[in-house]
Amino acid sequence: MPEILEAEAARQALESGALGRRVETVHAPDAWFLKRGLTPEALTAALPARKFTSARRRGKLLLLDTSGVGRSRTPGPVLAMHLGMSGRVIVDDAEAGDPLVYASNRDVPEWRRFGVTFADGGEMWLRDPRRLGAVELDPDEDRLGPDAFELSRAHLDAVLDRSGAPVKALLMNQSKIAGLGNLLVDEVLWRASIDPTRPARSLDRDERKRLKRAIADSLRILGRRGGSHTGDLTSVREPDAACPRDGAILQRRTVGGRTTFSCPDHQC
DNA sequence: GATGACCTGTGA
DNA sequence: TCACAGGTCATC
Repeated sequence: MPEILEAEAARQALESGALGRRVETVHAPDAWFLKRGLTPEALTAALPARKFTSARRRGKLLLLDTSGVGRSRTPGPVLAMHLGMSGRVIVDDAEAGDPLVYASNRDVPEWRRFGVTFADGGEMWLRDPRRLGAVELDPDEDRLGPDAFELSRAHLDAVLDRSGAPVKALLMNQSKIAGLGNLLVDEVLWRASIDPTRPARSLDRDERKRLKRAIADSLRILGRRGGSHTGDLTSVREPDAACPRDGAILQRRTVGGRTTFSCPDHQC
């Protein structure tokens, strides 16, 4: 997916488009898409007559709080949506965020894996060609670490100290820090001049400072530009591409199980 | 902590 | 036809 920046764009679309509208009908044609025991029947019992009251996000997980039914003050369940590798949120036929670079942007009806119709006639859908996204109710939000936008220096230090994994694998581990994916981590490490294979706990004070800075900078700058694929590095990632900083031919490896681009000259 | 599986579309 | 894809999970 959709990493944290695309999830945030989707959250904003939900916030401006889906709140305060009464759910009338649930569409869950793909039971495989529902996770942790959730069924279409349970969704149909849970959502109609409720309104979405807030659109939150933790890492890449989208969270919609729901109202009580009628005058009831007791809130309903939390609806969680994950975009997987190719998911997009659609509210009233408007698509959230930038087109996905590696995923199809066509709108094939069968790709609409989950949705609701509102009482006012509008709709909200999750479209996902590859079916790696997910819908669940009342997720355990604490299975995720702190959101990358809220990352503190102390937390970063703590997770680095506890791991001997390649720093790239650690940064992509959602239970440690939530939201960074393959592209963002490549961009972050490139900006911080750190080799992706470096054992996490081997980073010294200065490197940790650069890493923290690079995470904040990457989120801010790529967020403004329009997504994970708009980075200085991530916009050139292809075989034989040159480092945008010093011109060296980029190295292409598998680190943490994912294709990884880095500069052999300035990342060490 | 590393590996492979999951599912399906796209482009070479 | 094949390799590859920005994620996550179970398994060794």
